[in-house]
Amino acid sequence: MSENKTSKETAPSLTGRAGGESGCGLASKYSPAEVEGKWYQYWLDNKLFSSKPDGREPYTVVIPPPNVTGVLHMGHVLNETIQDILVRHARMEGKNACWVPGTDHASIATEAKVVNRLAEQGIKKADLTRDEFLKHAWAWTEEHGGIILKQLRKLGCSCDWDRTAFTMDGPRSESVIKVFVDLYRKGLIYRGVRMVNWDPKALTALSDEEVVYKEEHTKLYYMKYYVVEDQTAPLSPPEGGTNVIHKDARGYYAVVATTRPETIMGDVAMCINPNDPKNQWLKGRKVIVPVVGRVIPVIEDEYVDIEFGTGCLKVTPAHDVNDYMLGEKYNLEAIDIFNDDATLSERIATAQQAALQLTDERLKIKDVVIDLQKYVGTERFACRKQIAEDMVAAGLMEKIEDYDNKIGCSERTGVPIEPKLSMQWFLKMQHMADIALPPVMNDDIQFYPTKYKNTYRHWLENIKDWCISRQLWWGHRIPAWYIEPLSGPLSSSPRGGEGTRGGEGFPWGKVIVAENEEEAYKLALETYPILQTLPPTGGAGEGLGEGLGFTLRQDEDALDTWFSSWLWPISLFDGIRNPGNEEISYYYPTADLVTGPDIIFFWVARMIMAGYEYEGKMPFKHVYFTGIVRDKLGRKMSKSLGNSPDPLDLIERFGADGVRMGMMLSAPAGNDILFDESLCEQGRNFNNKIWNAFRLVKGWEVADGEQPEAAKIATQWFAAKLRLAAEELADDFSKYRLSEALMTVYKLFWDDFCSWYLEMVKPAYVDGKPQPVDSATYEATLQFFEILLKMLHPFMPFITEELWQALYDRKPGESIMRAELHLPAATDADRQLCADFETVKEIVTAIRAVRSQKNIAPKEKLTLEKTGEQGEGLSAAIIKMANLSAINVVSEKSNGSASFLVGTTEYAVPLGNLIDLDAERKKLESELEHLQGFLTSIEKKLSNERFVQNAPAAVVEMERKKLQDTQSKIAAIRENLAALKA
RNA sequence: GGACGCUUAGCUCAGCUGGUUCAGAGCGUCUGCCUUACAAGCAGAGGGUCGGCGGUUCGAAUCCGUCAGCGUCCACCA
Repeated sequence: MSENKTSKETAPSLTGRAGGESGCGLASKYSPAEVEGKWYQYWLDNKLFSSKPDGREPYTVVIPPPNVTGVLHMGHVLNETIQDILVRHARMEGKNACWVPGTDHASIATEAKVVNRLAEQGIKKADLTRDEFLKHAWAWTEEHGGIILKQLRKLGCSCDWDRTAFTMDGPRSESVIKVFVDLYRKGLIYRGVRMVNWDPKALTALSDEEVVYKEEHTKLYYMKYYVVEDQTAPLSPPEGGTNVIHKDARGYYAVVATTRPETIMGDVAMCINPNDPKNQWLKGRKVIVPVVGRVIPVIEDEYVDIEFGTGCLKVTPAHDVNDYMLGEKYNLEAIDIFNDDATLSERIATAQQAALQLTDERLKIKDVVIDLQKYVGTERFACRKQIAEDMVAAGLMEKIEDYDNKIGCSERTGVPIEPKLSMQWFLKMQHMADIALPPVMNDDIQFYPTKYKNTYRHWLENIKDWCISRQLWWGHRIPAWYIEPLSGPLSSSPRGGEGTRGGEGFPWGKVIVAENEEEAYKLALETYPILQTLPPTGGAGEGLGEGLGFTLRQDEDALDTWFSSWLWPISLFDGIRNPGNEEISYYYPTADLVTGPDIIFFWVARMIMAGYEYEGKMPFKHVYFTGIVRDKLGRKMSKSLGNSPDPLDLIERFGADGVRMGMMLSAPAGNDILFDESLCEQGRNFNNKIWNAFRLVKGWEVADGEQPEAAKIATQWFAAKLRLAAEELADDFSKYRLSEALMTVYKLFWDDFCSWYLEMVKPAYVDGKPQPVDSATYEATLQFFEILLKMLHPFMPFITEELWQALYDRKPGESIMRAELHLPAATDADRQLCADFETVKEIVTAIRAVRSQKNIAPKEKLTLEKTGEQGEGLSAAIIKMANLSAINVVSEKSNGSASFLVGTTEYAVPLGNLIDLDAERKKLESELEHLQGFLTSIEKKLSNERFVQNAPAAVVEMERKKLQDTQSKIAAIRENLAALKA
């Protein structure tokens, strides 16, 4: 805040005084920095953003909660500006606008940041208890949390800050837990061992949506799998035929192509397509996994692509989704070769030992075994390199080719994900898809742009269950408890599933899902009455379970962040914990959701699911998908490219209003934004234009007096123009075409108001002194200005408030924010007047063009001659704007004049000897040529019987009129030419 | 490999269900202006065979087919 100490009672005064310039003592340049902080504080002080349920129509927007530790970037600027425009617009329509702000705990991203920060301090997460770690995480959150919300204020966002929420605050957390329990009891949440996407860096499972595929140049390794020769029936592959047989000094072998040679340690079968002519000879055989030495069967399945590689597929059920399916189908063992961090596990060595014990001397002849112990503990990619080298050295590699591959990577940490078998919690999605698809397809919920309906439908029609558990601490801990004997945990593996060990008949390891531990104990006793027969322990320090003879151990996992986000529109109004309360009944469903298409699955779809599941209604009526903000070369903005400007820096240089406008100038819904600083410059320039128009008007001296004819025309015309523009604006808003809406007001203000209206009403100077303006004109101008400011306000809240406050005397606490904008509907007379005025503009422009061409100073008065019809009512405007001394209606125009046609009327500006006859003739000749061509095309059209017959009468009539007009224009030009030649 | 979208002026984009002189806007460019609101400005001007080809139609930037280029999303090809 600057020098002005603001209070609730009084509005701050106009900034920018004492410029020492002309006008009303205001500086000729607008300085946003002084203005913006002042008004934002005023809005806060007067609680102008706050909303409470009342009798008005609600207009609700919930912010897509940014990461709690995030900082403002250009994507936010786009997104939040759009929301603020919509909210401010709705507020000025008289709706009860409520924009709820908040932040997201972003479990995986935030946890990663905390882990990194701890690492810098030399602390390992593994050395901390859960509680200790959470303390650090909360400290971090409190330190960085909300920075981004502060930054939104700089942008002018009109959020109801009293409602600020956090996905991990009390009400939101309780809602999440309640929903989990509810869905579990409905049978929609289950726990099981599945192949999941494992992030070996974050050490957690991820949902399918959190995996992004990256194109990478890799290698395709062709490895030799020697065929086991049975002593009783030595291998003798058929000669010739279509089989492709490999043999070297060691014997016959099959070739398997893979991008991941290290996974051979988990190979349990080789698979061929039974219809593959190349590999018929392998049917029923066994082969030896190179390096490992394990003997594995050759199985047959049509899943295998005959065309790919050699048609031989190694099957590693523990490390590939498809192999997992094959494993299930053929009942194969899954050997997990990795530790959680994707280093090679001790298991590879033990498995090798076990395998080798089962094999016989024949293997030693093949001489393919390398002791796997050497790979234990190596990182997966190092291991890949090493094993490939070792295989080449041992003659086990047929060849290595370059290969382009798509690799699934963690969206957050960027590391390649590892498919991994793991015990996780899942939400059944079919039911959710069933309730979420129809409302979008039938437009109860509307998407802008509509093309995302396809994307949405495709995802829902191919929905898979949602893995909702994460092996993280930062988040909502899963409210599930495992029943254990008091003596201690029954299983050493936390992911090992429900145990079977323990006392007979006791439900050891069974899971209890409840909202809290106390409930869980109660439920455990109810569900398993046998627990009541346990001898009481009289134990000490067992907490809630004290004396019960068993204990409950809570699941270690946290929930996916999106499992809280999907409740956001409901949980913000406490609709989960307190269904049907006043707030949820009033504010829900929300009106508009503004977000990026990249989270259509993560968030939008799931909010729709939760909305119908818990409120029985859509969570929002419209979804506005923004594009991605790119630089002007079309590249994504990124830290590494350094092409991402700091929004706060931009705001400092161009003002928040300028930045908002710069953003919106190029932001049609759904299209990517090619952002360029020069757009903010344009925004700033526009601010300055508005500022200077204000200086002009406020600088006028007002006196009683007759309203000049030109001013009278101007006020009538501009009043009509405003009504038309308001309709256009409403139409743009209704279609969410905000860039167009902004452009509409931009042109209205700059072109129509400044360049035409103000120039027409501007008082003349006499003897170097400005004349006063008549009060009728002055009042009209102030009113117009106020309407324009209101139209501009959603886009540029600060400057409009500044000027609105200064335009008239305002009461304390008043604000343009709450000023409603209602204009009467435009009439046909308005339309006619505006059309007539377009003719005035054309005439004036033509005269100015003559000046420009002939180098006649604007000050020098000219006369205009008009042939034919009578003068129209708008002459005074033309005289003023073109600086004419008079418009003379003549039957014959003067010699030596520059002529032009507007419509079918001919005008001429007498120039005396300034006229260049030759040039004038040339101009006319070329115009004549053009018109004649045009005429021919019309004549052709009209002489086409089929056109006259088939085209609608109105179209034919239009053509006839065009024909007539063109003919009369041609006649006029011919006359002119003849006169010139004479 | 599927699906969808895009291609119009130097740049970014409007052009809805085919028909008002429909080829537009903003920015940029060029020319002339420090004209007493604004040079962050004023006045004027130039600029496109609407990606290529074919079709439907009296009539196509607009509808259909096809090709090319670009983009996005989805998909288990090792």
